[in-house]
Amino acid sequence: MADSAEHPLRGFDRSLPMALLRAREAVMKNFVPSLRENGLSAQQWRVIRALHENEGLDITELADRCFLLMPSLSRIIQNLEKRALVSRIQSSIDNRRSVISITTKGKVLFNKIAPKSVERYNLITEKFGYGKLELLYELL
Amino acid sequence: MADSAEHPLRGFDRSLPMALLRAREAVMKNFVPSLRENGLSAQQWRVIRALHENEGLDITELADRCFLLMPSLSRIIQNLEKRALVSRIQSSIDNRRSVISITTKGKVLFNKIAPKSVERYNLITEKFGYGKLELLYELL
DNA sequence: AATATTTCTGTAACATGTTAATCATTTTAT
DNA sequence: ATAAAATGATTAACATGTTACAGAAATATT
Repeated sequence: MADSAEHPLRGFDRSLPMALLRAREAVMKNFVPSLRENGLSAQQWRVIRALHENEGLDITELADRCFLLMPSLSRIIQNLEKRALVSRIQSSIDNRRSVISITTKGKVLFNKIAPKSVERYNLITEKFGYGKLELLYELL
Repeated sequence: MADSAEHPLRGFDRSLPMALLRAREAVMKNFVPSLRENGLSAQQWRVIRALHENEGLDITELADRCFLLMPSLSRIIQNLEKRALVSRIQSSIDNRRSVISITTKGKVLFNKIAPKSVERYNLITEKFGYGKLELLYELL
């Protein structure tokens, strides 16, 4: 059972990475379109959301919370900054550090999107089954 | 318990999409480096693998099995073609269709990578627990 | 204090994800 | 048979993933 011969490369459909990819795909399909209507990608939304929860984060912190790599985040922030959804301030204590905050315009957008997002999320939770969801979290 | 007020936007860490993303990340970390050593990305490997299992697939079929979107796959095939790992033949029945096959060089590379891949996969399966794995597949 | 090391951030270069548009080739409808 | 609709594949354009590298500023070493 532990020998390789039994699984000579498990079929795609049953491979763990594939399963996770598909699962994520399926979940995302519920969110992306409505975000898109508001001109945001899923990643941009994560950033907005993180900044709404916690104003004034440096970029490293933000990358951590949003699970984004620095280069991606760097570009995302530049994008959001151009659209005046977030603003950056050079830290006076540490000149390397940039502190990012959400702007009023950003908050307005957040408040426009958040309710629908919650609603959809609850729908999924319900459909998926709350128990299974908790189970999944535990597994991961 | 089912009302939105209880989950005013569930923290990042406990959001389903995030959990799946992290899970996939964690799993991938075990495969990507060894693939990279052989000059392949995870996606390119999927294509090679699919073609090894089943020679002669048209691009739509291939996209389906590898869970890749057509534009991505189109570029990937061009890349692999340049490296002579796969070859394409115009279908004589339907001139729109291209049939892709793995080359001898591609098979050699596959055979070089596959054993290690199986090994790693079994390690993960073991670590994760076979039962949990099966459970996960069912959930998804 | 001067140097070496680490830390925070950014850029470069390439591959992929994603939606929309395009083009050629069937297939269907009339 | 011809026009209209559907299909297979590609390209365009932009955002993101990913590794490697570079620069500036802080920290640690000596």
